[in-house]
Amino acid sequence: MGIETLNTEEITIKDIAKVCGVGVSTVSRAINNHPDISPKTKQKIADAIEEYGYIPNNSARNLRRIDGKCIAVVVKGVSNPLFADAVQIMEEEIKKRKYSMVIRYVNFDEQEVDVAIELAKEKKLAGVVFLGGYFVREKKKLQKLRIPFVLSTAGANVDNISAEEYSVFCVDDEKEGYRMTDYLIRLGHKKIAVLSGMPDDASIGKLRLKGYKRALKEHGIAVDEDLILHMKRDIRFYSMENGYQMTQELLTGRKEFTCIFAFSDAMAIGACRAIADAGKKVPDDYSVAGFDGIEMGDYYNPQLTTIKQPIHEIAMESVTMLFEILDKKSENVRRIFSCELLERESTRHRKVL
Amino acid sequence: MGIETLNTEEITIKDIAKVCGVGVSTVSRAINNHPDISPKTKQKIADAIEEYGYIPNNSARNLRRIDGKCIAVVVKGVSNPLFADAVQIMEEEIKKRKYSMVIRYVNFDEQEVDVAIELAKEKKLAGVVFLGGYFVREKKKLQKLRIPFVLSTAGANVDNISAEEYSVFCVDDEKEGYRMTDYLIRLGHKKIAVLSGMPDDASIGKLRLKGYKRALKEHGIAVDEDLILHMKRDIRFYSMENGYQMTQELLTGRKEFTCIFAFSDAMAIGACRAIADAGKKVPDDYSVAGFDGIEMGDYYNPQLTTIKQPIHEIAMESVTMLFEILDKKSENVRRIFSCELLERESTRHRKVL
DNA sequence: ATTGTTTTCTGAAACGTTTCCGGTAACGTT
DNA sequence: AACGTTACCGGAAACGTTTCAGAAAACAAT
Repeated sequence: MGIETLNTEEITIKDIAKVCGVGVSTVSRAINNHPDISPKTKQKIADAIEEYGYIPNNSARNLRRIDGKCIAVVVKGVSNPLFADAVQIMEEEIKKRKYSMVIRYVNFDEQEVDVAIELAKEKKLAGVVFLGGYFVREKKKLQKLRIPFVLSTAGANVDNISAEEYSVFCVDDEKEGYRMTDYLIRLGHKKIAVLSGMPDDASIGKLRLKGYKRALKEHGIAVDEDLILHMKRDIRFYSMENGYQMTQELLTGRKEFTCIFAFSDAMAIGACRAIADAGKKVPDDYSVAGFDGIEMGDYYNPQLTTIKQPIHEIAMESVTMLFEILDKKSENVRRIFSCELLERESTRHRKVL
Repeated sequence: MGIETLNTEEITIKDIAKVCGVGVSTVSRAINNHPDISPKTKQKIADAIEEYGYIPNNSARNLRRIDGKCIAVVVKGVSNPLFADAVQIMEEEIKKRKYSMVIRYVNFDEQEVDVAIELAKEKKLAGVVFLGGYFVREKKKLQKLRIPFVLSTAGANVDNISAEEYSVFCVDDEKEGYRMTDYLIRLGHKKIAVLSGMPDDASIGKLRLKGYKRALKEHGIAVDEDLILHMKRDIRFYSMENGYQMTQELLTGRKEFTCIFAFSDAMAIGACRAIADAGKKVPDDYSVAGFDGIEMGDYYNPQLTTIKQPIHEIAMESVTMLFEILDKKSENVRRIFSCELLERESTRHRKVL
């Protein structure tokens, strides 16, 4: 059915134009929902596109377009299950708006902003979502990134990320760190070890730690720096493996502790494994608490006590807001999401001696 | 240092050419390691590129290039931890060869081949890796995909994927299904429930099931179809949730069983959770075995007995071979990788009544 | 009929590369 | 000195699309 005289290898916008008896620019306008077009021709073009299975070449589009319809998601930390969820949601939202998404994972020692700048050069991006990055002393670089961006699950109260300068979507890490520590103390724990971030962590890890210390202080418990472990640089950060190693150190050390507060669920799981390998039990011998609220926490044995971040909402809001900024419908905003403390099996009242 | 008279917004190949006093095509040749160029000018150009931080625009390259230096990875099944590992390795290998990678996840009800074809239209791909797909009755479509491709972790013995027609990298699912079942039987289990694939599964699930049945038969155990569960369509397949649901059905049903063989580690973990929620214990009350050998299996409580797929090698080989095919250095090959049965805590000898 | 206004469309110029084809320079050989 | 060969290089044409400036058509108002 229809005109079958097209035997070209790949069918282009020109073919569609020819078939419809219109100019190439008309087809373009039809595709991109530009105003200056009659419903009739628009329909005709739509039909032809359907019939011939035409798909616009993305490279050509992005090359010419004034605003590349592509947004980049730069994720700090590969294979973080929390982010995996977020990325998925973002992808859906981005696709829904007919944008394409490019994702890049960066290690702890890479500068996410640099990565974004490079990406912008080679791709022509409309905007960037930074997921889980650290943005201390990055102001200048962020300015070099001329396109709109949002900071998602970035530390909320870090010195340099202030006020309405940027769009930030995250939880109050200090408060949540406090909340969990307070909970653990109320369970009777006094010697609470912490599996925290990088030694020179300047973002979420630092904030959660601040909350931890505040809680101890408020309860009149001295902070013991020996109980604050920092993760190893050479291992994937916030990973099970990292948690495992730190916990092993803890267990073989001479410092007493009854409880571990890990700054990610993955590390908490690593901790549980290390404890089990040492012939001990969670929560009988040690209580273990995590942070994030990943799906695995539900399934793990014991079920993980944790701070559940509303990652779905954070992801959703982040891209929604990015698009509003792109549409000039909105200014920068900062939204702090509150978390939920899930009391589950991995923590319990401290055993009385 | 250097000529600082370039105040253009974005610096292009023309700028580099101008700065170096050479033609644009010379710069292009220098970048792409084409032969006709003297070491001296090549160096000069390299220096200029370095100095000005020039990054070629990818859209323009892909538009013009005869062979798009991009390979697509089409993954059947989102958020499968096994594939996450594989994807990461592939990305490294692809980047190492100066190619870019585009990844697309497809659901069970989407045709991965169609997705690849569409992708090829909009991107100009050099090749495709299909990860974990099903390729029954897809011969014709695969031919429409004019570019080279490899099938990674696709069912090895499926009827239609025969001989040297395609490049296939996978494990022998029938054999491994047999191996695990045989092991479980030797532990004394006779009533082994199976958490298998989709009802109309035509690939790995079907093959593993075949191995399962063969093992039973060889041991003189009758196959009980009621113990063969198929996963739900409306839930992410091979997921913890799916395993959980199936196990719940099993537990609330009236069929007796002493052991569960799940066709993925994730489903096995779901099974463990369901058993725990029912107040039972693994492996005391039920043995549970998985398939895949994901990292989580090491950390889970109990540690999962499973069939460990050499996913790193599979991923590595898959892209290595794809590149060899691209370079015309190699014909299609089929490599079957053998797995390792990890005997761990989630299985044990059947309790005597 | 003329003019103005709005709607719809078109041709051509970009976008930044790669690739083709041919040209010049350098060198060796007679 | 003339020629052939090789090694480098440059100009310009693509690639397939969007965008821009303005043309044509359609309609309305005088």
